[in-house]
Amino acid sequence: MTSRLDITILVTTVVMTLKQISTRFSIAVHTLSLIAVSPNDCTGDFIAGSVNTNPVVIRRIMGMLKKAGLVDVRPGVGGATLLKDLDRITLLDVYRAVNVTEENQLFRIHENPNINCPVGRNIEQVLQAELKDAQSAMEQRLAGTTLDQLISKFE
Amino acid sequence: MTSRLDITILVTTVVMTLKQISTRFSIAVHTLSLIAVSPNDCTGDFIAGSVNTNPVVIRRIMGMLKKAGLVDVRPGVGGATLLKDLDRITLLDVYRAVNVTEENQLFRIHENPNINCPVGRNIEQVLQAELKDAQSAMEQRLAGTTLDQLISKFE
DNA sequence: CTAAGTTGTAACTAATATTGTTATAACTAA
DNA sequence: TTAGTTATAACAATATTAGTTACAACTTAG
Repeated sequence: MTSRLDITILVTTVVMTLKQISTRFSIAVHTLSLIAVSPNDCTGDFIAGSVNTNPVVIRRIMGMLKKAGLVDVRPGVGGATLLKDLDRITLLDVYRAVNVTEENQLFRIHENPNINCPVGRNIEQVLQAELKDAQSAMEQRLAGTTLDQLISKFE
Repeated sequence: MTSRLDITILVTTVVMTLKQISTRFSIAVHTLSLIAVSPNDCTGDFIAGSVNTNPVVIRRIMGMLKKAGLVDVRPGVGGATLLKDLDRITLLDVYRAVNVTEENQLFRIHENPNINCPVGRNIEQVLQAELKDAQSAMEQRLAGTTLDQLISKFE
């Protein structure tokens, strides 16, 4: 006669990470702060050395800041200058400069719900309004801080 | 004698799209609303039909809502029930249930800046505080709406 | 007890975003 | 003319999302 007991214990840990807002934003803030603090010789290489990344990453972000009218970058000679006063540049300005999204929508809503269902028929419009407000609350907080204020907190 | 004129016009359009917050969130809101409105026969297939997606997508999200203590899902028999009253479930509860991130940080900040630079030395701490506030403003807005309020806006 | 329907979940794919990298053309001033 | 720089294309590695198929485990009706 044989007797047998099998016990299997399986522990599975699933780590999911939400895609967060790109470091482009924080790098852009870093870059603008550096241009403000060290107006001379702010080349892509110099900034990359402070941010600790590749110069091309900086130049890509500089291109966005340039397109947003925040900086002037001089090809050839190098270096960048701010086109607006520090107390006229808010974190929201920078956020918008580097987060090029269609419609600037932070939240996505699933598409084509079933309109034969009372929930499917209404969810998009009702939820859209709520999420717009939530995004707006975040952005208004960003708009409340200027680079001037930010830099004044450096030690 | 040859005369030659070359004109090249190159127009490049670069469309960048920021990764937005996953549709998991809106699908989860949809799902919970549906369970509230149609408490009977709310199986994964039924919900998927209303959301217009694959049932596995729904079951994955249901698993997260279950883990967050918002719903009870019965294996085998099927169907889900809400574990909290509609006026006690906020959009923030749902958001947190499906956006499993380390530290729940919406914003990322670039790592290892150069500490020999006054900007690199300070940027992380100073910016972190600002972004935390901005994220908090968004979340508090989400916390201000319950599923009860949301559903009452359906026509 | 069996059959039908369901949940739970693994595994895979396609599409897309991010970040870093190399390479090269074009530009500017000494 | 030369050295240093910006602008940008191209590519790789990595990661997330959303959809899909497949299958084991579960529950209840009959």
